[in-house]
Amino acid sequence: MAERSKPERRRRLSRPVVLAAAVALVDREGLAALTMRRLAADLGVEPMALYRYTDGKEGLLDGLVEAFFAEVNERLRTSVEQARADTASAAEAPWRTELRRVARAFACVVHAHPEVLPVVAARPLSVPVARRPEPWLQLTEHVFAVLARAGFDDRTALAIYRTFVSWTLGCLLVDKRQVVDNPDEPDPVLRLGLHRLSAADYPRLRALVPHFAEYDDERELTDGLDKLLGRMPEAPLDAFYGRGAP
Amino acid sequence: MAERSKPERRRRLSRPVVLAAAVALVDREGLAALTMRRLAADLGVEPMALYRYTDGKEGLLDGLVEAFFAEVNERLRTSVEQARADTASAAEAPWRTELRRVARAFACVVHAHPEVLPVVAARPLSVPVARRPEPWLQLTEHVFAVLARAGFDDRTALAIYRTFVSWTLGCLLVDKRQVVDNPDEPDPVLRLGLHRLSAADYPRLRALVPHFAEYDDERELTDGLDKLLGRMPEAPLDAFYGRGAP
DNA sequence: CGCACTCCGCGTACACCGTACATTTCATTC
DNA sequence: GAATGAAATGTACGGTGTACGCGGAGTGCG
Repeated sequence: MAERSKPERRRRLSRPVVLAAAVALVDREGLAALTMRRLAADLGVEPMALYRYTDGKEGLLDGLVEAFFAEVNERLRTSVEQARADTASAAEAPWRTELRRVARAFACVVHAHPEVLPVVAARPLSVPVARRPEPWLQLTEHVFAVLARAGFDDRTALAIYRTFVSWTLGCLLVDKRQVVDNPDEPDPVLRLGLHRLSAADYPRLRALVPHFAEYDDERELTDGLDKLLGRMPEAPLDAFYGRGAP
Repeated sequence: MAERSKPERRRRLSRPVVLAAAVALVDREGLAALTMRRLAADLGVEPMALYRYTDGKEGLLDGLVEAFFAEVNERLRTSVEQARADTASAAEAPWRTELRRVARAFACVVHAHPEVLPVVAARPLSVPVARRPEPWLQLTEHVFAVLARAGFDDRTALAIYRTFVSWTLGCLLVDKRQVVDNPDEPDPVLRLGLHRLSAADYPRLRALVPHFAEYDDERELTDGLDKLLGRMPEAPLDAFYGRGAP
């Protein structure tokens, strides 16, 4: 009788459907709104139904990461990068263009789903490599394959990979930091909450906060990558890694 | 009568005491164990007592960040950096040595409290600059002061700051990622969980995972910083920032 | 010395969360 | 059409964050 509520997406769940709904929910209402019960309601289903596809809440978070990297891979597969005068010179090493493509795809997906960034950044801190979601494994494998094809030995490839991930992740994390305090406020001072910052204690901060968001994030991302990786020759380079690694 | 339980830290709470207990708890049992009730129990107190000092669970997380950066500042204040042949040449610009000091102090505290790293990395995504904990504001103000003293104009200082934070944060986030699957397992293959990785689909990954943890993180951190900031002259440099920023 | 006032910690209560388990419903196949 | 197995349900329990009202200890004043 009381069957017509409203979301009423009819029968047959599946893991992709559940994950897509989860991502949509997080996009729409933030990470805190992601609840077994809430997600189930969105799918027109009882909470326990989800457990067949997600292995609990923890597993659902891993599912978010999975969906995220699946989207990165997808974008990578379908994107035809338009030639850019400033980035892709004719004679550039292919591994470097490819790394840039990956970084851009990653950034793109982050901009599409900024609310899942904290999960993407933090989850690997607690789930070991071998248990990472398949799309993550695929992407990583892909990067290593590209580097191997470019002739880098294992240690150098690893160093490049780490540098690449560190920078990309760090950039996006900083890019997405909150600067505005009260978005609806017309007065810029109040909007940024500068009245909370004593002019005596934080003069520089007060002066600079208004400009925190003024920059070209994509440019910063790729420029930094070039600085970090640009001077590396194609052949193994001893100077690149430290004394480390037995 | 039933008063002698065991934690029994007697009377008079205070914000620092609560925060210290929170950090200790997180260090000892992980972020998931940080619960109002659990923390209260550790302090020998009823849960609601905490609300006078922390403004709820959310505020408690901000408190973690506060304690974290307080420790960074403390370490920065008391640390006498031993001279290092490889890093601090006699004629180096003071702002660069100082930035390195900050990065090292930050890394140090992360190593001391790895479990709070996710919070430190993710919290700024949801709390606006003006509401960040005081120690964070102080540290940031300090960095900007150093850069201003070095003669950088606002835009350049901002660019350096962002680059600095991105790299430092990214490096540590990558450094602390989990690679081992089952620490108690003697067989390396099982310990790393490589049996989960199909040799057909992930050949490179299988070969490289065992070396994921073999590197000198501090070296990587400072070397990368030098690469990112090293080529920057003391005077404002147009090539450094993109077209951005009106 | 007594009194009032303030602050601090306590206890109750409630809504909501994740999820174990047993049950019912449904789609499919004989 | 009956049987069978997977899929979704319903119930129930322990744990979580926290609003609210209370009591009691500490401090300042008269």
